[in-house]
Amino acid sequence: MFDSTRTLYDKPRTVCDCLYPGEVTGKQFTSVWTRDPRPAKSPGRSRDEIVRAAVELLDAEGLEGLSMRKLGARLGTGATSIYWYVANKDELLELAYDDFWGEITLPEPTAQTWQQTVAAAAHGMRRLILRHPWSGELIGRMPSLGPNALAFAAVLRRTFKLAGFAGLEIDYANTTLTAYVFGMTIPELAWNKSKADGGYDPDTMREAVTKATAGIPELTESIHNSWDLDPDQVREMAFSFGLGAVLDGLEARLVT
Amino acid sequence: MFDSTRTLYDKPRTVCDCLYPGEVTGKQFTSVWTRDPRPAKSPGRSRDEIVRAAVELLDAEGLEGLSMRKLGARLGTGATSIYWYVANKDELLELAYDDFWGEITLPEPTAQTWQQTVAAAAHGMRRLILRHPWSGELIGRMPSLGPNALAFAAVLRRTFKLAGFAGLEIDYANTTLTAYVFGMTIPELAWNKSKADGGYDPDTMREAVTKATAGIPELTESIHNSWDLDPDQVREMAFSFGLGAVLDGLEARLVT
DNA sequence: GAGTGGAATCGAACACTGTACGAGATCCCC
DNA sequence: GGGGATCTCGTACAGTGTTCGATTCCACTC
Repeated sequence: MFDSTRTLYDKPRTVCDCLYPGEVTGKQFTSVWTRDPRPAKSPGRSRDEIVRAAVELLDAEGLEGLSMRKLGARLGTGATSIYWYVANKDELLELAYDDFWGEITLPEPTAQTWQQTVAAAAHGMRRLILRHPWSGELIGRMPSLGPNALAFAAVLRRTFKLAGFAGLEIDYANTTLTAYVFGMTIPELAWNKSKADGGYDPDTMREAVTKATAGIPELTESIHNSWDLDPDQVREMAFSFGLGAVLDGLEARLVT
Repeated sequence: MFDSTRTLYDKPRTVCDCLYPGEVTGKQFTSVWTRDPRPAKSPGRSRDEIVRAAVELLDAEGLEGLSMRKLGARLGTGATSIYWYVANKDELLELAYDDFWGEITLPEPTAQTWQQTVAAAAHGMRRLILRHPWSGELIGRMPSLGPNALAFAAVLRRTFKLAGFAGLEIDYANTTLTAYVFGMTIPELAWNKSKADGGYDPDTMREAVTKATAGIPELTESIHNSWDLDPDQVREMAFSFGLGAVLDGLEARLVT
């Protein structure tokens, strides 16, 4: 089943590739999830351990702070040893990304309205993303086909189905909700990143924004409105406001 | 006003920095938009020209395909010449990102319901992002403080204000809409990227997804539902569905 | 215990990245 | 023509992901 003489780099081939070996240069869709993993025999170093260390490094230093050499150092091994367990950095990121999804608490659709269940899931997603900011940069880069991401998607889908959606609209509703959460949270990350990179100084930051929006009355008014409020609190309120709107809109589509 | 003996790398300093020059090592919030640009005297090479070339390169080869050396080659100059006009690559990306925003057609809030105006803007945003997929990877990385992005935000805000929203809710509504569009579109980019990187083969892709979702009945059902439909069309329909839901939800918040 | 073969590690090397630096070129104005 | 500002760019440095081949390690059989 598992041919150990092949390295991880031998991508699986289509029938076509086998018929015309060497001639066909086209690559094809490839993901960690479409390939059998290395068997983790040894008790010591394993794929899981590597992924865990990668996530730690990502949390600590962000996406651009993760390098194979640093990761190797953290694991106490050479950088290139990692390539025995993982085909390349992108696939390591796929694994880390799914590990991220594994951290979410699956909503329990019992003894609650579907709105409550979905709202809880939404807040959970937001908190999770904010806790692992690097995830936001991966969302637009790789489809999430890992088991943890899929498990979460399945639970959420079931919730919408139980709510009464049918056919394609189950998935439409599901996608709508996650889209809202992603779209609301990802730009937050950009701000947090700017704060972190620049060594947060509220005054200079405020000054920068004021300068940028000067001359646009619509926006100076906007800034004035929330001038004395805690930014984090405003974001929380905005999130809840939009979430309520999305849920109401979905419900309206349910009744008809 | 513009001191030419300073290079672009001398970040603007706070009063504090000036009092204790050299001792203060802390950075601070910095963006292209908070600093005076190089005056574009020369008729030939200019900042705009560089940004335009960068966007072309980004469109052609994606975010990871843009390197200063390649950009220099495209401009017919040395790579490091670019640094005369731009402090570093991140700021070049900020400029490219705002150039991206400049491409959007500002909605005209006349002779239409606010829903129609907003829907038009949403579809415009989605098309724009899909046309420049690299934008999706920047959204979570840098706040958009450029004039074009702000102009668009201002117009959209005015639309919500005219619709009847008041106070902070103007911005909440505005954020909710853009969040939905971003969140719906960004994961699309991930799929398109996988398709492009892998040399699109619908069968292997389908096989991969089938394999990944096997064992999760919720998701196999989901896939089965849209099995024979054109993925692009499904995404369009999903986008319109969710957009309608968001608009309805916002309207509900307006009446009360 | 010796031998063997696969599992796993890793050092060296390659091509590439962003960018700091400083020497040179080019231009315009007096 | 002199001089100062503007602009170009070759070189270099530290860092990146990844390949390759040699080396070590370990469990197993004879």
